[in-house]
Amino acid sequence: MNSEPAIVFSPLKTKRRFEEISTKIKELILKGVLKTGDRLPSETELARQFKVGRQTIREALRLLELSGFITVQRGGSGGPIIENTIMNTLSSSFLDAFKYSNTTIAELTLARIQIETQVLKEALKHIDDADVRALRENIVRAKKMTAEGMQAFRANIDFHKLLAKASKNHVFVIVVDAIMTVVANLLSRRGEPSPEESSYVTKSHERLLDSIVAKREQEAISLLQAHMIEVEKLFPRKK
Amino acid sequence: MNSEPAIVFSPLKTKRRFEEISTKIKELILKGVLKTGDRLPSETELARQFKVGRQTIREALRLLELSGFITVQRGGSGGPIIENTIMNTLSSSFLDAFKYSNTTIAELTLARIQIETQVLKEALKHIDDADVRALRENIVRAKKMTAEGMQAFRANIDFHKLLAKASKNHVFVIVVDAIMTVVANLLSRRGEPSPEESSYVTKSHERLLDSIVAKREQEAISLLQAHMIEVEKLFPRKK
DNA sequence: TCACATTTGTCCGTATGTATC
DNA sequence: AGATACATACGGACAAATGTG
Repeated sequence: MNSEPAIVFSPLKTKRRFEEISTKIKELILKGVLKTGDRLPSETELARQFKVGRQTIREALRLLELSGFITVQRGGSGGPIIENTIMNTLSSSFLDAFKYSNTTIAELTLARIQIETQVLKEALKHIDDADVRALRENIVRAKKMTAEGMQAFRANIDFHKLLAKASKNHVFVIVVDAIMTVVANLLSRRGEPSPEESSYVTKSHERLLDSIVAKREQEAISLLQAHMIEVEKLFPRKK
Repeated sequence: MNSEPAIVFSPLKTKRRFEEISTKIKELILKGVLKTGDRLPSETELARQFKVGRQTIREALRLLELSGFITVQRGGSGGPIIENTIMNTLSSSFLDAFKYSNTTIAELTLARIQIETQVLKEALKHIDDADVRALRENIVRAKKMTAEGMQAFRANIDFHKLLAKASKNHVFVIVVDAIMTVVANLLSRRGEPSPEESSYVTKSHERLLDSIVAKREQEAISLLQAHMIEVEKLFPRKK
């Protein structure tokens, strides 16, 4: 009767030991039993406790490392440490997906305009003094860097992340972070933006921040959208 | 003069062999030299070619596997195969980030409303016959499943992914896919949605699709937003 | 159905590199 | 600077899984 059987059961691919160990430790971290900064036992000790070989432990640690739950330090008093680097792994996954799907610059800009406009509206509702201070600091830092002839595009990218933070919505923070990683990758790939370009971007941010502080919503939205269209021109043209 | 030295160079943490091998193979895949369905040599053969031990190869394969570039099959004529599972890894990263940041249901719903409304607007511009067909099929499938007393919430989640696809913007496709994974996780965690609930959701989708086909933008937007607010009530309350 | 070959999964022992004290 | 502790890496071996003849 069913031309296509429904997917009821979970994949259940494989029960490899290192996967079980990885998920077990992952659960302990998510439940809060293991907290950031805590040190996991050494590989040999973990192997003893789980009653498996060291190689199995090593592969489990690779999974945890790439999933963004731990980092591993070599040398004396080193070892696996609980550390949240999920945003890094999420961003690089997003970047891979972007590359793999052959997404165009135009699509990226369009999505940025749509999403960040909503983020801006939320930010206008929930922004507080600490946010404004952080944004102002960001601009000062970017200005100082361009004045010294240094690259400021990292700081300029952080501006958008700070704006997302001001929306007080974690989902926006995550999404914007991922998108800005792609933007950063595109910009850094095609050489460095010139100091004039960076300076122009920073000035745009400054005007935008003024509008936000003054609560002029429509003006802020217009500035943001115009800004992103301008930034698109900095991207590599070919492909 | 600089209170805080600028981050100019990349981290350059470690050059572990398995990382180098992993990135090398990753580049070959992204450049198109290795294509989906191609089989990589066996672990022993890879170890011979790269002149490293098998353990190193295995850890490199773990990275590639978790990054979503390959899958590994055991047994005769098995081995590593080029396969794109990036959306899976991206979604699970997003889910981890969601859990780790203690994002609330309210935040998720708000972000969904904001983002999916934009997606809907784009979909209204670019939707074509194939999209409509796929969406109608999705509804038929969901109805059939609820009629047979089966869970239809996977199908109902696919509806939103298909809508994102109709926007013809890959960024939206990626973002919505990630968000819907979180939604699916929240729903499946708190037991299964009852058949009545699933049925209600499917009917909402049907009305929404009618509005889309008729190009009644405002009505479609209203339906979508009301729909998501209703769905929020199905989520687990506590925490 | 059954044996076989291939390949991953796992373990052990050992050596080397690296960071800390 | 030396000792220590740890991850990193190598090689060999066997078990388990899976497709093939």
